[in-house]
Amino acid sequence: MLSVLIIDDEEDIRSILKYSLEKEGYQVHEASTGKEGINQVELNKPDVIVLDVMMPDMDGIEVCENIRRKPENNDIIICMLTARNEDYSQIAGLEAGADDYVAKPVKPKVFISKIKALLRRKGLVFIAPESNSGLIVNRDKYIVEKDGEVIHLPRKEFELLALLASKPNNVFERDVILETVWGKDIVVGDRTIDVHVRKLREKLGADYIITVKGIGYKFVDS
Amino acid sequence: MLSVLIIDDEEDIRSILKYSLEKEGYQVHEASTGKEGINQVELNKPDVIVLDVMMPDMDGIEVCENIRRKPENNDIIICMLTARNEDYSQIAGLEAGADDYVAKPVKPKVFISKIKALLRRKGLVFIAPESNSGLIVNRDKYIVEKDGEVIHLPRKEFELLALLASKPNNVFERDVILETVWGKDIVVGDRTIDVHVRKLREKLGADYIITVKGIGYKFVDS
DNA sequence: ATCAATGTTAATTTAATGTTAACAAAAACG
DNA sequence: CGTTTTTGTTAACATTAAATTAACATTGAT
Repeated sequence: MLSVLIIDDEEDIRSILKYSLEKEGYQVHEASTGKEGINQVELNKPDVIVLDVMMPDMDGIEVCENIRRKPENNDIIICMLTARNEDYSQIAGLEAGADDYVAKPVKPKVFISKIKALLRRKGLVFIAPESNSGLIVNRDKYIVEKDGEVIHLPRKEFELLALLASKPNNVFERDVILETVWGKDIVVGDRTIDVHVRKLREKLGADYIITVKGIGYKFVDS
Repeated sequence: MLSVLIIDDEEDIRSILKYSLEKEGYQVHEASTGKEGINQVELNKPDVIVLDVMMPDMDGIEVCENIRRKPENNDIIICMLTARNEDYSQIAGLEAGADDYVAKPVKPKVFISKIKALLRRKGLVFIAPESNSGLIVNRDKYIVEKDGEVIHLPRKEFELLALLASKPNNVFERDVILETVWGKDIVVGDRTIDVHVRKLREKLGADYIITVKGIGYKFVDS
C-alpha cells in the first residue's frame, strides 16, 4: 500500500486531505510541524509527502531541503501546498526539490488527480486494495506487489498488466493493447498477446484478467 | 435504473424536472437546500445531480465542490442550472467540477437531451421502457446493466443491442442492421438477425425489442 | 385463409482464444 | 568475448465460445 505523509499545521486541511487520500486507498500519516514531519520520514519513509509551505515552526521549503538532503529520500514524491499567487514560494519550493505544488484553497478532486498524476509520472500505478486483494504496480522497479508479496514480471508482461490495470473493468481491445504495449507498427503474431496473458494469469492468479471474446481483455476489480 | 438528484430551492422547478425525468424512466430524488443535497448524496449516491447555482443556504458551486471533494463521487454527472447570461457562474461551475450546465428557464426537452448527451459521453446508453426497469449499456466495459445486475453479451448481440438502443423508438431496417453490425459485404442467412434478437430477448426480457413486421426492429423507450 | 415474414430450436460451423513447446533474441554473467 | 539465463515470439494444435444455418413452427396483414 502506498503511504502518504501530510505535513501541515492546520488540522482542518490535514483532515480533508487525509479523508480524500484514504478513500483512494492510501495509507496516511500526519505531522503538524516541520520537525515532526522530518522525524516521521526518518522513522517510516513514505511514498508521497504533502507539505505546507507556510508553517509556524519551520518553512516548508526548509523541510523539503532537509528531507532531500538524504539521497535515500530522492524517490519520495513531494507535493507542496502553497497559498494562491505566491509565485516566489512556488518556484522556491520546486527548486528545493518538490515535485509539484497545489495552490490553496485545495480542491480535493484537483489534489487527488495531481497526486495520481505524480505517481503515474514516477511510474507507480495503484490499484485500490478493496479490490481483488490489492496490487501495486511499480514502474521503476518493474515489480508488482500482491498482498506484500513481490512478483517480478518481465517487461512485456508488466506493460500489459499496467495497461489493463490502469482502468479496471475497462475492456481493452486487442488492437489497442498491441499498439500500446508493442508499438504502432510492430507486427507480431496472433497468439503473442494470449501467451503473455497466460503467463500473467499463471503468476497473479486466473481471476484478475478476464477475456472478452471478440473484443479483448479486462482487469477486474470487484 | 439510473438515479437523479435534483438540488434546487424552487419547488416548481424541481417538479417540472422531476416529471420530465421520471417520464424518461429515471429514479428521481429531491433536495431543497444545498445541505440536504449533500446529505442525500451521502446516503444514496446518485448517478446524476442537477444542481441550482443560486440557492439561499449555500452556493451551488460550493455544493458541487463539496460533493466532488470525495473521490468516490468523481463519476457522478453534475449538471448545473444557471441563470441566463451568467457567464461567470457557468465557468466557475465547470471549474468546480460540474460536467455541464443548463441555462434557466429550463426547457424540459433541452434538459433531457442534455442529460442523455452527458450519459452518452460517459459511454453509457440508458434506456427505460415503460413497463421494464431501465437498462444501461456500457461500451467501455462491454456490459449491460439491468437493475444493477450485470449481463454479459457476446459481441454480435451487444453490437445489435447498442445499435437499436442508440436511437430508442427508431425502427432499424434489417438491411441497415446487417450493414452496421455485420458489415457491408458480409452475407449471412435470413434467420441470423432473428436468432440474435431472440437471444437478446431471452437475456433482457421480451419487451425491449419490438418487431416491426416487414421493416425491422426497434428498441422501445416509454 | 393464405402466404410471406418472423419465431424457435438444436445442430453445425466458424472464429477466437488457450496451451504448449520449441526456437530466437536479448540480457546478464563471468 | 563466449556462455548462460531470461525473455519474447512463433507455430502447431486443442479448446471453447459464438455465430450461423437449416428445418420447422408461428404469426399477422390483406
